[in-house]
Amino acid sequence: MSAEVKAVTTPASPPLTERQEARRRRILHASAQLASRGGFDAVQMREVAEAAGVALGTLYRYFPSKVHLLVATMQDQLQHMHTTLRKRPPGGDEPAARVAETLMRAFRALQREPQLADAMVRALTFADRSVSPEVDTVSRLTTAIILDAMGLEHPPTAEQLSAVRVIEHTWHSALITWLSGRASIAQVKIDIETVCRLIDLTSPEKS
Amino acid sequence: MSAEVKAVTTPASPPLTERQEARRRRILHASAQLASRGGFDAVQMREVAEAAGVALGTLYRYFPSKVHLLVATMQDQLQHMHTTLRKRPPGGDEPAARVAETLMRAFRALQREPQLADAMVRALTFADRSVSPEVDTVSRLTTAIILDAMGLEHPPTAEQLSAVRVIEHTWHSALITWLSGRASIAQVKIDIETVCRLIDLTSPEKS
DNA sequence: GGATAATGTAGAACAAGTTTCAGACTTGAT
DNA sequence: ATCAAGTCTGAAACTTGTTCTACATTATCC
Repeated sequence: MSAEVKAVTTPASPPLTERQEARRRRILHASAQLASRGGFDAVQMREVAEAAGVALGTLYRYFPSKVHLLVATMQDQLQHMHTTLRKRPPGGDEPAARVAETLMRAFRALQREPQLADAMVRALTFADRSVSPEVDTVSRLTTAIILDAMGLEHPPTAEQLSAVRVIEHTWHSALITWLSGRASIAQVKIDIETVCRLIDLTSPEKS
Repeated sequence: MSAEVKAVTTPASPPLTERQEARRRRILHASAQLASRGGFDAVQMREVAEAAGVALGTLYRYFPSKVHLLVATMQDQLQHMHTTLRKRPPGGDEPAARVAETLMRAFRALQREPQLADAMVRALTFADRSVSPEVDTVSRLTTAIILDAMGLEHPPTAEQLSAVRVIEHTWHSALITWLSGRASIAQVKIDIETVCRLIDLTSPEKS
């Protein structure tokens, strides 16, 4: 089992009371719910507020914009996925195979809720600087998932981290092309497998 | 010089009259102008219409949404860039080096107009299915640029096309992380160089 | 337990993308 | 030259993200 993986969660601002935690949860739930139906456009702030039983102003106090809300929703979902994936680690022999398997597994999970995936990914790539911290958290979570799948003995080298970054890039972008109907699932699979070859290329074991 | 590269331009719907062509041009110019100032948010449809000397309804007849407009603006700019890049082809020995050089050159061009780049790229990744054809055109243009830089003797193999797809993914995504301030230029450079290694990996010459 | 600051509510108001519509202007065919 | 079809204009209306305001509720600290 790999070394690090500290709490990749939130940086814990002022601690929330129980009712506040509950509100936050209701909001995220409503957001995911609406997104699952109609994707990005269906997540309308007034509707989220109503479905969560919260005033519009309150919603904006918790999440300062629609994009913030959806990125937080993504954090939430990724957290789930991370723990789920950990339960059944990938079986391949090579790191590259394991990463590809893990990503395709994640991909199939998203396939089951394509509208939700659409909402989250669109928000993620549309996010501007004001959402950087939150997007960064998502990015760190994704990195953690990939590093986990690699199952390294030692901490990753700089080269390997570069490869992981590129894999993340490919993962996001491939997801987008699939979501907007410009690439088939088969195509995505090929792209993922292609980019995962970089892992072998940067593996120090071969020295 | 590589083989294909047909007109990667527009699929030429009903031909436009001269005045219409002029209007279209004025609109695209206004769009780029406004984008250069304030990025995505500064491209406001009413302002574009006014700056182009055209009624709002007309603007919407030419470009059915803000995203369509900005993606078309990107097509336009990419076209320029393609011809510019062709004038001074990259000098490296290996295809990977040439592609990396070309992309970094393109990158530096975008750096000079970061706001414009922001507007175009945000539109591109935010585009939903209704913009697929236009986004596809942009994608084909990018592919053409990369294949050009590779300077292949023979038509690319399926493997090479996969590599090019992954490079494109990385290029887009890296651009986004840079634009949203989450990655430095040095970081982007490393990512580009890393992904370009895939080219050597898929080169058939080594057989 | 009461003062007070923070948080939440309802609802109006504002901003920018998009739609609509009646009327004026172009264009192309006859 | 004229008529019909298609285009353009100007202005208003509509939608949805976001902000603001006045008031009610809750939390915190003494």
